Amino acid sequence: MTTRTSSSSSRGRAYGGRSLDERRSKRRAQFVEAGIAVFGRDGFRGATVKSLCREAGLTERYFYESFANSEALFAEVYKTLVKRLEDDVVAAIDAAPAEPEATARAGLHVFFETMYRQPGTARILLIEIFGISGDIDRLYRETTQNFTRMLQELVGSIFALGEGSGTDARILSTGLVGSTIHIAMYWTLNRYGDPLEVVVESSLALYVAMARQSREQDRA
Amino acid sequence: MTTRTSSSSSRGRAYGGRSLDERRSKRRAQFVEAGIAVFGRDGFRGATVKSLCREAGLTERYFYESFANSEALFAEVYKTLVKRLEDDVVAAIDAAPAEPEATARAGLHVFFETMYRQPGTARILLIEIFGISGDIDRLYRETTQNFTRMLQELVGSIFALGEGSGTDARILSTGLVGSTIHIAMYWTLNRYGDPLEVVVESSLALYVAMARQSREQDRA
DNA sequence: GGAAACTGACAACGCCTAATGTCAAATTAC
DNA sequence: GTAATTTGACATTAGGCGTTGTCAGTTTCC
Repeated sequence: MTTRTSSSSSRGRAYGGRSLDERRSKRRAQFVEAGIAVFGRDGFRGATVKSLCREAGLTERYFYESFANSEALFAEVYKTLVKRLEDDVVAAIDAAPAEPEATARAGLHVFFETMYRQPGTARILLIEIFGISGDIDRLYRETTQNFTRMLQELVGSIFALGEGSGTDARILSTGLVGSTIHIAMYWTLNRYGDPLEVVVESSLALYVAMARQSREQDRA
Repeated sequence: MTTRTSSSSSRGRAYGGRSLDERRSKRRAQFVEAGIAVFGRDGFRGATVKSLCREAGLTERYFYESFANSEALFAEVYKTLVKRLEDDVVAAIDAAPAEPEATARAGLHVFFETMYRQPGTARILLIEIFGISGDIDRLYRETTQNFTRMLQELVGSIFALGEGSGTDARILSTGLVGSTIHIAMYWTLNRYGDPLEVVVESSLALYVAMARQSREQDRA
């Protein structure tokens, strides 16, 4: 209480050539990567603080330095994976021909390819996210809403969803996103029993069908 | 080890006017109802064996008489709720006009109405089911597949899903079921912020769009 | 009426885990 | 070089939970 001076104190000095902030954020990042590995392998329930620390090569003290509990780490892991996926999808879309169907196909391709190549990511994004807590439920809801919004903007031409017969555009989009997520879940739980291309084309077909339907309704 | 005779022993005699099997299955049913209440309210993680017993008005001894652990009870609860929902949906479909769109609308209406009137059921069927264990994941997968198959049979005329451009009928159906489930999840997590009818019509629109698309493809 | 089975309340064991604390060794600043 | 900080391994505390066991009281069968 008495020995601490407010400014230029020895608090937060360098160590190992790195500043305090650098060390802290590096450890934090280590835990996030460890979380991706452990949650993806053992699930949220199967993970313990000790197992996360073992995977990260750090001790409990540093875990609690960065996270209040394992749920907080899970939220961070989830956000990280969503961000990476989003970036990849956007990159693929930008690289695709500027035509609605090709754009959607490119995005879906990257999405399903990621689920296929990184089963741990699939498990976290598609399965583990549910039933952890009300806060995590909220995180899922917000993330999905963002994703839905992003899709609406990026492939707006496909998504000219008419609000004809008592339907709601946001719910329609939610349904389309849900169909994709569910196909991915189904595919993951079935150990990727169908070829990637068939999965992509089938998922795409729903978007195309809905777009066509909307166009016709607009004309009427 | 020595006092038990194999036949006509006093094992399993009546009590309270009911046979052993009757008492057992009644207690088992009490636990299933308690599970519906507790899992629906507190989730799977929030439920303890003690809380389940308290809700059932029975003690742990009887819990373990019928179930190996709380996961086994959860599986039973899930199956029970799915069965009830299936029965209700089938009844509504049978009562609806024998026309594809009306049939689908009737089924969806009952489905969403159930999710609305029984939030606990919605939570168990849509959210809690995930990430409990590999066995439960398998149960979900099998249940969804059955439901998909049932839908294909019942509204076969809507589901004349063409296998044209590299798509797969089962994956398309999975996507449609997923869109419905996801809309329901979204609706549930958003505290039922949209009117029931709008939700039903929006969900239905995806089926109709896909059916129309398939018809056109068949013609070509 | 008495032995045997059944019931229900509760105790108790053992295990695991989260979270905090201790302490010696390593590293740095002055 | 020396005091202060940082690190990492480990101990410790405290509590919750699943599961099994105990036992007195109740009901049934003969």
